[in-house]
Amino acid sequence: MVTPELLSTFTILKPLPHDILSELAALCNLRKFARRAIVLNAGVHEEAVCFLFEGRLQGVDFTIDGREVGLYFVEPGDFCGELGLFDHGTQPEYVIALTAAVTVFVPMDSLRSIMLKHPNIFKVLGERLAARLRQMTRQRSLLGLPNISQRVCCQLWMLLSAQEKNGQTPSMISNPPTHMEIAIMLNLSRETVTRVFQSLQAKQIVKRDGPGCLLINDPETLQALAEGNQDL
Amino acid sequence: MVTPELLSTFTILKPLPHDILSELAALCNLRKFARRAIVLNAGVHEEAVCFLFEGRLQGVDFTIDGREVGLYFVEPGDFCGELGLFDHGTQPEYVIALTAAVTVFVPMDSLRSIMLKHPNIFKVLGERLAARLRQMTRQRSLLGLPNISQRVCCQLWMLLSAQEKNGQTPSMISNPPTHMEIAIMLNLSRETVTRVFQSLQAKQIVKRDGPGCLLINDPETLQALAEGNQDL
DNA sequence: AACCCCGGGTGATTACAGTCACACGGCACG
DNA sequence: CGTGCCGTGTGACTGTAATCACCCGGGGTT
Repeated sequence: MVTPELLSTFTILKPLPHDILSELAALCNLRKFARRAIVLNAGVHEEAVCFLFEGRLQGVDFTIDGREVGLYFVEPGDFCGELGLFDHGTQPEYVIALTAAVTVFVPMDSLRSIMLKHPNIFKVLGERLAARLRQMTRQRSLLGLPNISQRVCCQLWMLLSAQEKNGQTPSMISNPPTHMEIAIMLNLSRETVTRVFQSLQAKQIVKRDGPGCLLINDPETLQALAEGNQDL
Repeated sequence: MVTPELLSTFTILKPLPHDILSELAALCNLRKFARRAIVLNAGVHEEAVCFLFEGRLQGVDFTIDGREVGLYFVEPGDFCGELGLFDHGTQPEYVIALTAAVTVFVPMDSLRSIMLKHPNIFKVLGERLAARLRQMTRQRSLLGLPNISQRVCCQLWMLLSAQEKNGQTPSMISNPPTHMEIAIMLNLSRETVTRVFQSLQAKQIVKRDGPGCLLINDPETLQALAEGNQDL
């Protein structure tokens, strides 16, 4: 069902020798999820790391009173649920499918023993963890912004930078998050996000190009707004 | 100046053989900081990991508009600034001294090569990173709480749990953070935190016992407040 | 076609936390 | 001993984002 070739499409697994990948592939699980389905459960010992092949996932948490909190996105080629590799703990947050998604579940104990035998894999996983921490720190400082439009613009700016890094055409965000998804990442209500977007569109700073694409007409102004050098 | 014995008081370094510790100690730096001094700078390649011997540190970030954001505390025996060990990146956040502090600076490259040679050290450092991520996730979900008193009570509850885990007498928090320090961790203003504390004291739930000690008279009610089962 | 759900758009109202201004006691310091 | 700073306590005012209620259009599904 899962071939070693499939596994080697993931950059982190690529450096592994073919025979190891074959062994691993035999233990893996191809799983598909519908939109809104729960991919990983919080608070349980997930026994597998989830590699994303197609679609988009989001890490979310819930406050005690049931409010949704958005943490991060998972794009194809990336993976999630790897924290237990390091400390044998439970999955700290939920991961849900934002779109229909195809994933490969790799057993955590197999992956752990591989990582202990292959220092370079261990190293890459450590770098990933570090990157996650950096991203959370940046996101946390976003939440400190008292000005709401600045918060939204900052988030847009970060999304834009992320896409540019992936070599996409700049000045647009493909498959942008919905207003609701942005809202829960920024501790805002959906309506507030909509209103900020209305202002941005009225000023020709951004423009919707059908669903699945947000054009950034005026990146300079967006950056100025994000950095607080200008007010909406 | 720094002895191997001093280094071995830190649980993470303890398992290292004595000769390695001696070598390492020769390269280390004992550094003292005054209250409010900057221990680690954000955005730069810090060339050392900071081990805390005495005092208390706090990881803080700043929003674009200069607002302070509280991230975590560092207690004696603990360390900070270790992220660069994994990804050679810059220090993501500032670390400042909340009280006068005594620290040992261990050169990052030495520590890195030790960690690569000693898988158990690598493992412990990985666990630390994972713990940091878990803590940040929990803190993030705190920020999602719309009810302000609940947010403060939750934070108090977490501080209490942390102390209990260290084997302290329960039902009290020694050296509690100032209102201001709590405020920046929870995205609140100092006055708001003060007002919540006033309510808690009026209801005999907590009680100040001089500076440096906060008695928790009624942990059950505090927990109920933290979980939203009761309103202030 | 009918239906429905979802994502987006909008106004009115209101609670509520931020802000500002000030007061007070303790403690460190010269 | 005064001085000044820091942590805390408190009132008045106000801006502003959440909430509620509703509308609209498009893309699935039946």
